[in-house]
Amino acid sequence: MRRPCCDKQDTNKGAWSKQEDQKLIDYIRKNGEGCWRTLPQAAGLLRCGKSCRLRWINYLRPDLKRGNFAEDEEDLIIKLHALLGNRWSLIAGRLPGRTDNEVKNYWNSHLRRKLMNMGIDPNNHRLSHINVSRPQTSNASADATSIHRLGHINVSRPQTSNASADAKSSGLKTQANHQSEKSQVENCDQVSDAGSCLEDDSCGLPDLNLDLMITMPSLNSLANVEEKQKLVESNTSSQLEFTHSPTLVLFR
DNA sequence: AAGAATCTCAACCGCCTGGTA
DNA sequence: CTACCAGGCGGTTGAGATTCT
Repeated sequence: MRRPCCDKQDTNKGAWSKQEDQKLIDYIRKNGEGCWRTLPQAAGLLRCGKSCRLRWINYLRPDLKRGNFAEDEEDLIIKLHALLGNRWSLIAGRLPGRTDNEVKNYWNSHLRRKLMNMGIDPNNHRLSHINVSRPQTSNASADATSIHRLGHINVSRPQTSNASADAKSSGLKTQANHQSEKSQVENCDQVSDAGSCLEDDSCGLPDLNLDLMITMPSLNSLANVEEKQKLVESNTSSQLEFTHSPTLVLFR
């Protein structure tokens, strides 16, 4: 039997007061992070240790950026989500000053809808069958320009992350998976430089150290791409296209 | 102006992992 | 090997804010 992380009868819940925030800040400034279980008592807080940790990480940490997400941050989240799935901590790790909670919330409240408006299934980043041909609202057209900046992405996604949403419930998710995926992202330094594969303006993220794994399209799909590109060029407007597999291809 | 509907996001919950006794 | 602890993660909730009717 697991003990609860704290005695819930003696802890406050809900929104943090300014006094509580200040106590937590003062304590961590003096003693540093860590030992969250004993921190509340030591800091004079009637809070669960987990609650303190979350409050610090998601809100009080001095290096947090906060505020609206920039367009390049949005793009990066979308790219990383295509690569990693709902691995918010990994995604947030590539966004300096952003937390997993913040990224997750932003995804759920903005980016998911944005992709859906563009006819893209936010779960697998493929064109959905509904809404494919006509993003109608003015938002959608603005969205279309922003997805332009995504460039031509061919994301090689780790196999486990395909079922990332299910992995947890099915008990398949392991720390090893996390680690291997993390290292996969990190190892992309050697595999390829995503920036070099993407369009110019999406490369303007000097501090983000974006090193996604981008694979080149197969010859088959490349031939397909060229065909389609001709088709698109003859048709003027921009068009998104997805090849089979989690591959996003963008034409202008 | 007011109530309803929708959106946002801080916070909580339960589960998992690695470390350790 | 087992049990426990601490820390971390992703999913979900719900209060407050905002927009719509």
